[in-house]
Amino acid sequence: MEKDIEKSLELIARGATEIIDEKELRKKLERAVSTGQPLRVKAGFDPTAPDLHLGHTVLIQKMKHFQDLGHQVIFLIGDFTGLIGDPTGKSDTRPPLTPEQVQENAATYKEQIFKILDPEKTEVAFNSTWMNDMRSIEMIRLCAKYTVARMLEREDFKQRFQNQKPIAVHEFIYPLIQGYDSVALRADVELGGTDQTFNLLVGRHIQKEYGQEPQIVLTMPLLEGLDGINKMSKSLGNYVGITEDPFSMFGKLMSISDELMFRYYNLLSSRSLEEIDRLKESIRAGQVHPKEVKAQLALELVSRFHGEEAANQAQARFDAQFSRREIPEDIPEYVLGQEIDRGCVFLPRVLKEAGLVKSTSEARRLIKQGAVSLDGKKITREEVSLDRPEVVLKVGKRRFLRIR
RNA sequence: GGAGAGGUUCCCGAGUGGCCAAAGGGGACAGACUGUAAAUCUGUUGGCGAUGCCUUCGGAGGUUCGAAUCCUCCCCUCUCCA
Repeated sequence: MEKDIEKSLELIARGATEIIDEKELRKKLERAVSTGQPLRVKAGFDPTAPDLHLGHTVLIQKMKHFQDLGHQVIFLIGDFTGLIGDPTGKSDTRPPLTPEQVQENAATYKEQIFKILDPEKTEVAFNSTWMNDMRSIEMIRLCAKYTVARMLEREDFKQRFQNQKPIAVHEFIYPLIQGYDSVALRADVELGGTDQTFNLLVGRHIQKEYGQEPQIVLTMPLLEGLDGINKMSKSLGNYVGITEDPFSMFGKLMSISDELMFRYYNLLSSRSLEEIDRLKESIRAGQVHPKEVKAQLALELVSRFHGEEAANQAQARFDAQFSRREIPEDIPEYVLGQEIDRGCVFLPRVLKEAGLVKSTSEARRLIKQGAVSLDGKKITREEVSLDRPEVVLKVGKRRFLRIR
């Protein structure tokens, strides 16, 4: 376990939005060092969305920090609470998952998080383990430990109440169970996104009610998506999935703005803060091109999920395709039909048939815009001669086709 | 159960008889530029072998020479009242 408390605190605080309460955290850390008993660090995940993207890894990365410091991290899958549906934001009632689905999702989760966390040092828990056995009387006792007024402090509830929108009674139970999970797991620290602050604080209260020392609440910011404006989310399409292939992962990371890149550095990179500052400084001084720094970030993250070799390959291909405008090797092939007169081919049709464009109209527009080239030569007419055994078509920078 | 508002192209949103394949914005795509799938600027954004034709404004009918726009019925969403 890391003995240097200051060092621990610094790493823990990195990127965090809020730590409640820092003094208590220090005390807990000191005790952990003196007793040799690691802190129990909990983070809960919804069992319905096992498809993780970089946004989720901000939290997992923070778990990793604790793990690196020698503490015990607990990956909690909220399979019981998943049946309720956290009212935060979304109002959709979630369809109940079958135990098989939960198991399946859990397996997917593990596969993904263990690219970051050490499986040997990670405890995976399901809250159905204790919640399924809870009796009604215990449930009611749990409910008795919090008041309606305090529940209504939560922004989401407050607004709905003020706007006279419905709040179902069971929605109050969600934070209580989440809090009880901390009791069941004897959590010292609970991690969550900033949108989880209320629920995490309820955990502190509930723990006290059950005679436990309250957990430290640590919230992490929600990561901006590739657009740099909205939160990273699958539905907005501005995300990088952690199971994506190395090349597209690399490319997507290269497409973030130079400004956003340091946000990503701060929240996702394993580099030290000093190192990141140095990078910033050398860009400002004009010693390094921003592209280079961005490529290093992309390399680091792609390596994390796919290994170094794959990352290097992705970069090589990226440079070839976009910097040097070369034609990649593994491009789709399309075989022309026998009946087609290769001396005079109507190109828009070929592009459509081959799936490179959605319609011949789109193809014609692209040709007009000068986006289509044949063996490196820009095409200006719709009729074209393909009189060679093999030609390569390029549409824009990213679409290629080998025609035989 | 009663009263009202609304459903337009990928999304938001304008359009209340012909000038409407439908403003504007967002997104996406493309071009220029670039050691970036950065930034910026410009253009494109229903389909069709195409100066025209076909299909689209919640659905089905109708009025009209002509309908996103008017009428009838239906479906869906939201708000207020009970």
